[in-house]
Amino acid sequence: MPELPEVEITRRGIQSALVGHTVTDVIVRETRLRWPVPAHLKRKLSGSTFTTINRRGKYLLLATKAGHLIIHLGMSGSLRTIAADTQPRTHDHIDIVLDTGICLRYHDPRRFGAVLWCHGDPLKHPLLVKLGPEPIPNELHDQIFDEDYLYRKSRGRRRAVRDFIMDSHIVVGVGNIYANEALFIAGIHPRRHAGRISRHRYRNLVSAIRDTLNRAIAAGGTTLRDFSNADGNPGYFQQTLNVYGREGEKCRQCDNTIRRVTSGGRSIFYCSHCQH
DNA sequence: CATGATCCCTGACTGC
DNA sequence: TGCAGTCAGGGATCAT
Repeated sequence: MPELPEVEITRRGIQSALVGHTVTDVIVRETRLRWPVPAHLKRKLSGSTFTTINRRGKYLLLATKAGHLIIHLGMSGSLRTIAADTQPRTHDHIDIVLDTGICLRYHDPRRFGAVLWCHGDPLKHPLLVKLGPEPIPNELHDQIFDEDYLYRKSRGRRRAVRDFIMDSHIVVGVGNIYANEALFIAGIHPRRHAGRISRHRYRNLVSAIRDTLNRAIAAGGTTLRDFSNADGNPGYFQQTLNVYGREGEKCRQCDNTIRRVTSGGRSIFYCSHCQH
């Protein structure tokens, strides 16, 4: 399930196949994604040349002079660059064919993702304009994400800190896997009220979030069910997960057993000895 | 405004 | 082997 590391790996993986190349065809086999795929996508994109491939949160922004293609992978989406004449498989919903004979192929079994077209500044798009700061350096956005920011934003909030750091208006890109992992590293109980955490502990949390995301990127991402990179290969970060998906297993730092509870329909994994 | 519930969808898994 | 039921999960949107 793509979180920021998986999206960043995808961005890096598709970049060289796209930049400087021109779209010769757009094939849409399924329009029913999170929002309908724009009917005019082929008309808008054909003949355009990709200039830059950026990321804002979990949104990929594929720039052309005519406008931006905004892609979100939802939770089962993936992009790969392959020969355009490769037989499409089930759930291969969209092909963006390039003058090189390579196509960018969008695959998404659960169809929670989105492929949109944006005319103006994509950062002003309704889906992107209210997003919080980037936890790791990003070309498009340099609002500071540090302990002072989290401390300030959290005062008076009674939300569980797990939900707080998963809120894209607070900080982008931290999904359930990495939220749980970062809270373990920081030694913070996932259900602690965000407003009852000290500045000092937010300092630890900020570095835990950064460290977790960076290590996941270095490992090629986390593949639990269906993530694969632009070449169709899985990531390996799941092998180093401390708590996520480890209910009933032994904590890697003490003799305790990892617990799982549910909150807001989403699992929380933690060690009650290491996290408070 | 802050927060929690709901909904979209399918593959994987469980139990019979 | 097959079938029905359950669950996960990003995140916008709705309800409170």
